[in-house]
Amino acid sequence: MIENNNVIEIELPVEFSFEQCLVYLNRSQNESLHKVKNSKLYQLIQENSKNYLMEIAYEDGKLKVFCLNRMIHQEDEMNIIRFVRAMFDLDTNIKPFYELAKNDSISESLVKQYRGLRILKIQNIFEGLSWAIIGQQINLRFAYELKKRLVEKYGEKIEYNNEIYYLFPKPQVIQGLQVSDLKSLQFTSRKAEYIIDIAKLICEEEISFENLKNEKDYKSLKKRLIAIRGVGEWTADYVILKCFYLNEAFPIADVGIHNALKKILELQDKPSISEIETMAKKWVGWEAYVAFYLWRSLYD
DNA sequence: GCCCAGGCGCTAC
DNA sequence: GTAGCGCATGGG
Repeated sequence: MIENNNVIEIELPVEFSFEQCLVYLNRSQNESLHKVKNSKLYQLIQENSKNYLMEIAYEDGKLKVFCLNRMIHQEDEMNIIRFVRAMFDLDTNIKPFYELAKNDSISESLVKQYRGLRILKIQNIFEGLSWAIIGQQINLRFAYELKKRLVEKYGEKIEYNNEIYYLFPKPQVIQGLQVSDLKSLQFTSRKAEYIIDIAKLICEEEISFENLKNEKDYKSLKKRLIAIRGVGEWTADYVILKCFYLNEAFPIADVGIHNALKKILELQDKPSISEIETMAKKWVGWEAYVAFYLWRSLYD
């Protein structure tokens, strides 16, 4: 049976490499929210309470999005297109970034190696904040393990071809948990408190993604995020980078960034914060992209 | 046992 | 505004 209306084609900008994006998306074998197989991305998304298992492939210069588990409802088609475009940050013109990189050896070499890589976005403020908090001060391997335990225990799921695909847990579910529930997954009590509290704030509409998106200014958005308990400088910048479209966000305290710079510059030790501040003067307006490309450089 | 990992909150100055 | 400290937990 041919189901033409179950395929969506998405036009791409010139500065786009699906391959580079897949390398990043496939960096952990413990990723619980998507799978990469045979150069295709598989991810469950939800629109209007309907779960769509998407297969995203690169074909003939376009992204082809197939829905595997059901027909795409007409009312959801535009939202799915929006979702995919936002996920791959397709609506950001990164030419100015590449122009700027011509005047700086660090970003120049990053752009040369990873041209077409886009910031892979998280379009869910609860997931973004939770993931950042999970990742505070622990190695990434364990962070993925913790996320997986949370997702598998509290996330919605569907089964398709003997594999299970999950959605990130909803704040409505997490807000009702006790700290001990997450401690049993080996969250620290502090992180359990932060995440449960944030779930409550979202349910009470004290935090709203739509509302935060209206903060056009990087500084005011960051200030609002830092007002949330458990969100410091690093987390605020990380979340702005991953969930919003303000490219001056730069989590300068990030250990991954430090290690990437050490590697690229062939340093004996990791660079200091003030040394990085000096480097970052060459990246004004595109710090988030430099950070993302630096993270990518750790996976060669 | 020790140091490190995609830090944060709190206090004291 | 910033320096210092406690916190928790797994990996290497």
